[in-house]
Amino acid sequence: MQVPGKLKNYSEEPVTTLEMVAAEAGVSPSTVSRFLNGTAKVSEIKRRAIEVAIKKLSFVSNPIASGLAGGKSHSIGIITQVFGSPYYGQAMVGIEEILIAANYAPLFVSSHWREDFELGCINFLEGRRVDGIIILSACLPDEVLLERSIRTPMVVTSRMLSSERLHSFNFDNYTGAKMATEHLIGLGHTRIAFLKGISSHHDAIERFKGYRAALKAHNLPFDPKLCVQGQFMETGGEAATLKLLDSGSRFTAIFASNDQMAYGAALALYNRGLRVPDDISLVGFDDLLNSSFMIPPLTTVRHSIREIGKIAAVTMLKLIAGETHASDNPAPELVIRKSTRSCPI
Amino acid sequence: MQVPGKLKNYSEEPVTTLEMVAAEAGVSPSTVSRFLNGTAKVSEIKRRAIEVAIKKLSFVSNPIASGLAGGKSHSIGIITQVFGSPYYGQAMVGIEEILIAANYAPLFVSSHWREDFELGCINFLEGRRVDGIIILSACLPDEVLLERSIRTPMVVTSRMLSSERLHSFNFDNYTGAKMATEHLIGLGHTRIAFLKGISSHHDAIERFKGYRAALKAHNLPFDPKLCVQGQFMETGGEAATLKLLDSGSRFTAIFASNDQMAYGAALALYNRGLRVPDDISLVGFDDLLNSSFMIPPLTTVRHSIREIGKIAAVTMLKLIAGETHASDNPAPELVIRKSTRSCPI
DNA sequence: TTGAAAGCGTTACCAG
DNA sequence: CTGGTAACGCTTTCAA
Repeated sequence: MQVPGKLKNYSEEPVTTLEMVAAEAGVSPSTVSRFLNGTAKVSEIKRRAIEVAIKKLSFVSNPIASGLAGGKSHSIGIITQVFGSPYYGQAMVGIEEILIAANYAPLFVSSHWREDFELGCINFLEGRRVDGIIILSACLPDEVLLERSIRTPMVVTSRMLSSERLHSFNFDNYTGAKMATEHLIGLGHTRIAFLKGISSHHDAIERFKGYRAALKAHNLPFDPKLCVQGQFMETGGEAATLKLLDSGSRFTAIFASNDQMAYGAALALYNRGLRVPDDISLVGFDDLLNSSFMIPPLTTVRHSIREIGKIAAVTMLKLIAGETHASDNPAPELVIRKSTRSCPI
Repeated sequence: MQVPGKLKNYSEEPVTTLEMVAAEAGVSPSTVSRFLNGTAKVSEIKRRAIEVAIKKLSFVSNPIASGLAGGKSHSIGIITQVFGSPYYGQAMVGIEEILIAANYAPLFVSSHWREDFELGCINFLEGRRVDGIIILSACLPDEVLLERSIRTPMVVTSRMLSSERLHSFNFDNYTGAKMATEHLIGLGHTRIAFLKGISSHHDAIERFKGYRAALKAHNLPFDPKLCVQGQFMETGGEAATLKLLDSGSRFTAIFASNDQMAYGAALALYNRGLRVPDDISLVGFDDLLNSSFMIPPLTTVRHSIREIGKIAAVTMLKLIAGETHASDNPAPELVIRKSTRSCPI
């Protein structure tokens, strides 16, 4: 196969253009375009001819060209915190599902919980002329988000701000955490340790509030020594638990404010010869895919992060379309498995 | 803020174009373009002027437009099997890292281990005019891959085919599996169950071969009843282990050919009151992030899937650049943790 | 080395 | 409803 120098694509096969379809169908390019986008009514006759031509030439519209001409790329950027994450990974599944179905290309990038990276991601995506940006658990301050959304519409999770060009929503972290804590209280636990998430994180703050509210509602004292920072990561949860154990404080249960920290806690407990749930009850938050395979299976709060992803994508599509229907936040649900039992003492 | 009808972008702020930069710098657009792409030498004087103009106007080249004009999108598509996966997720991390640094946009899509979806993904990406496609553990038959790569260059993992337009590579599954099995044999185990992965999967086949080779090398009999299908998933591993347990076959160790199945096996064992490693030793494959947090921490074969992702991306970039340097396959390594011990009987 | 001009494949505006 | 004609912002001959 010889490759003529002129060809941009390696393959010889000429790419069918809209113009060729128009010629084949005996109409103008404008009409084909209108038919493709439903921009205006096209007579039955021509519509037929166009359809036939498209099929015959197996034409596929070039999004690059239409992006240039139409001023939009039909792609939307998604800023996630980490790619490997079991948490954000699920959100991505939901987002992809919706976007692909709507024929939008998802542009996933990650910002590693760093404000500067997040800004870099926004710049990268804007450079790519995405039609909108979805940010999962944004780090950037509200003002920056609001300001940037003027250029490119945004959907942000784990926040509660909103404007003409920025929608945000969240599930109820507070209630979820309260439910988890109350489950433990209901089992007779009174000294419940709490593993905190990233302190600047909206979700982390709400979960902490829910924990304290449950304590208060049941007239249980709040002991700051029982609350340790775990950074929402497995290693953090492990270190926090070790710290707790070494502090000498008494407790019969641990509420890790996300499942990943619960995994770490379980390992720390295991390494110290403590059994879950016999010695210590353990509750997580998120219900990651792995949690039902933890040993013992983890009691946790489910809120379908995948659903969150779908809602975010749908909201983005609506925002682009100019609709402003606010979306409902999914409700959290307690999933009781084997990591909790009645207080042994 | 009033929005004039003409504006494509919501924001008022005019987007700087290459033409404006040219005007500002007092040179022609062609020169600016050449400077930007290094297509031709530009005199020191003009180069300076252009740099200043770019800075002043904070110009960012429009990839959509250059894509149209240049015939390439500066984006590359990545087909992964599942988004939420702890395995492919790591590969994505590696790919993103390389691509973003090279200023290429990664277009991640997932095909759920289905040939038809994989074909759909390729079509979607081709429609987007990506400059190349990376497929992680492709499902499609070799011929199809080879044929499609004529249009768009490809890098495929878990395969061993190659052509002018298609590079593929893999780590050594066979050796990794052999190492894992021999570790068990070294501990005195003679009846080692094997959890098989997706049977059509190249990696799965190689791992199975490695297992059998180790057995043979140590004069141990191969018992087909000890080999059960687990589909590379947690649930599959659980079901397979249950089946094994119910079959009445005797075994003192399980080699799950990926970590996810090992998680399922651990759960099945736990639910049947069997302890790891006291009653049954367990070995996995992949060394997922979670494996060091499994209880007990899982002995497994590490091969850095993230590294695989980086290699795939680098290879793709080279392929596009016209270079043909084949990349090295990373070597597998046995990570011994707490899920294995000497044979109790 | 540089500029002018002709696209790249669509969409959008404007008459008809 | 439809066709013609400009863009869209950049790259790439082709001359100079």
